[in-house]
Amino acid sequence: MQISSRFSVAVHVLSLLALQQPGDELLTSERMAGSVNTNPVVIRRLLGQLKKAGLVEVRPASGGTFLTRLPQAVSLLEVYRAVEVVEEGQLFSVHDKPNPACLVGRHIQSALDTTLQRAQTALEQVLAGTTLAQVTTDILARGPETS
Amino acid sequence: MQISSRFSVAVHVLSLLALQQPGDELLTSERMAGSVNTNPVVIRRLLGQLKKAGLVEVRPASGGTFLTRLPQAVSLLEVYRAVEVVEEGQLFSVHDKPNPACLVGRHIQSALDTTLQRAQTALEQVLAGTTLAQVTTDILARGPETS
DNA sequence: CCTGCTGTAACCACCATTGTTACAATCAGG
DNA sequence: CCTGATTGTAACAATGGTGGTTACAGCAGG
Repeated sequence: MQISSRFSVAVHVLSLLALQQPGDELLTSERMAGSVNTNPVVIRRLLGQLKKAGLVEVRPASGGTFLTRLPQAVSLLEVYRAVEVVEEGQLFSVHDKPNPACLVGRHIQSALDTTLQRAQTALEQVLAGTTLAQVTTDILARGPETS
Repeated sequence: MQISSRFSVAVHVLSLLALQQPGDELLTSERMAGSVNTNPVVIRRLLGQLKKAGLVEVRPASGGTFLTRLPQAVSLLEVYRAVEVVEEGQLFSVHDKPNPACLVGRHIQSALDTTLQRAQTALEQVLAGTTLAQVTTDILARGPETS
């Protein structure tokens, strides 16, 4: 099964925040929802998670939303963790009650664990090595033309 | 969301097949289900996928099931692909209709694509580098004792 | 005080997953 | 050639996460 699009939506939203300029109109959940093409409540739920992770500051009422850090100091791994696409170390699910009376059943979990953990870590290291700034730079580089 | 346990069950089943000896009783779907602790139909469905991928030979009726290759020639990536936990290149799902009228909406997909692809590939390379033989060796090394 | 926004609960439809029953098709061995 | 065990598969249910939607209370700036 696929990893939830919450992650890509989160990066989208954070990119909007990273690119907002002082003079611009405030980025409301409705405006962000318009860019993502979803419902404002979905955005607000997401912002709640990003806020809890300390990545954004949301000022209630008509105060706007802002990054708490420079985009180059935000790794995609932090975003990935913030939106809880998967709990730490649980990307793969392993059948939980193999038969202990069987040699394979007794050890399959521990035999798989190391490899699955390494696979998951490999994925996360790529995310850890990419920053929000790289994403926004890429977006700007692609310019105003429609892709 | 987590990657389906079909994958870990598949490795479990293949380990059973890899460790079966000529003199042993035949490994029926019911016997395998007993070791995995699930329903025989779940095992048969899985064997269907592994068969389609050419990893096992299933002889109908009371014929038994066998690996088509030596365990050291089966990588976990092949198993992962065989059970279709995710379609090729689709581990991450990306929201599909961002607003093209917005700079970020217009380019977020392509800006994310490279990184997500690299992350996914990193995970798959770890699986590609692990063989079924390594898993069974590990199981045997852990010995008859209960973990 | 008003207005517009956020925070959150509640509910929905949808979909993949896993388990289960049922049964036809198949073959090995007697 | 029969029988009995086993596979292949369809059909269905229960579960759980996801994403969308409505509704509304709470908050703050003008």
